[in-house]
Amino acid sequence: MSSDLEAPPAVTQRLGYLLKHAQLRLAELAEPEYEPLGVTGRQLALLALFGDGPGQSQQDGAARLGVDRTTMVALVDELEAKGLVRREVAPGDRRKRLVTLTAEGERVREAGEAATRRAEALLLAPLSAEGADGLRAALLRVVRAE
Amino acid sequence: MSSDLEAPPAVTQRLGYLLKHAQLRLAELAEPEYEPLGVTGRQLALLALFGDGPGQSQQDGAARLGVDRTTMVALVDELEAKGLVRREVAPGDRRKRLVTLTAEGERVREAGEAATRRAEALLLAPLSAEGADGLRAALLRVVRAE
DNA sequence: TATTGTTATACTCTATAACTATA
DNA sequence: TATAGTTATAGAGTATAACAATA
Repeated sequence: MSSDLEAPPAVTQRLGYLLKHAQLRLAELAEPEYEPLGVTGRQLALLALFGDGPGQSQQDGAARLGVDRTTMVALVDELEAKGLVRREVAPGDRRKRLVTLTAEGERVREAGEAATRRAEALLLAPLSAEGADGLRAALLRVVRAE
Repeated sequence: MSSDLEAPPAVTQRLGYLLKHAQLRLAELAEPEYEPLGVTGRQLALLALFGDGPGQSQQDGAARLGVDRTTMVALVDELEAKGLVRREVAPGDRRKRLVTLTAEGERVREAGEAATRRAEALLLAPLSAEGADGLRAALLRVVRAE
């Protein structure tokens, strides 16, 4: 802890370890929730992203997700192959491809958000409601500081 | 947040996203701290692990770190090549290799722990001392629930 | 010239399967 | 038979470089 400098933090108290394993556990809890939808967590995150605002380009999405634009191509390919999104040439700039959800994509996005909430609730189960809110708020502040 | 079910959480409020990006940011902050030591964060975590208790086997380490035993072979190879650890046949069981730190490994481990503390402090800078302690405690509980 | 999307390629990380030696 | 370590190999996931179309 921040006030615990004399006791060398064991490996399991390192933030890097804790963040990694919290993520692994969340993925473990979420997988069975996502499986019936036929999509991965990563794909659902993409649906949430492109379903969020109107017509975002692949590059917009890549920037917001923190991945390379070449990675985004493959990710959108997957969703398009499943019929969950469409690529449309941007009216104002013909280089850009706006990614929009199909009706099916919208349906999966909604089901996926419910599944995500269930998985997160399972992860946060050991915490009080205040503890859970505090965790999310703290992570948000730490990440926003970028 | 747990009491905020009506507002669909944006992508950036998903725990998966927050955990991933907190990790990315920590790695970014830690890299310049680790670089002068000539080791990666992963390697320092290993030094912390094997420097923690007396004579742990590779398999022990793999289990505690949550990686496969084949992965551990490569990780220990790296540290051994740098002269930071030694493999020793376990007295009681000649199949096992106990991993122990060399004097140099111990030196790097100590410097690494200081570097880790500095990087973590940078990551947690946007939080109050209580907020920082709360974050670590919450992650610990969530991970321990496994 | 710069930017968006794309492809080909390579690199990192990790696990699975099969082997050796020990138990 | 089972376990610890090892090796070879393959699979994700991701990035870099080069190219086409468009700005």
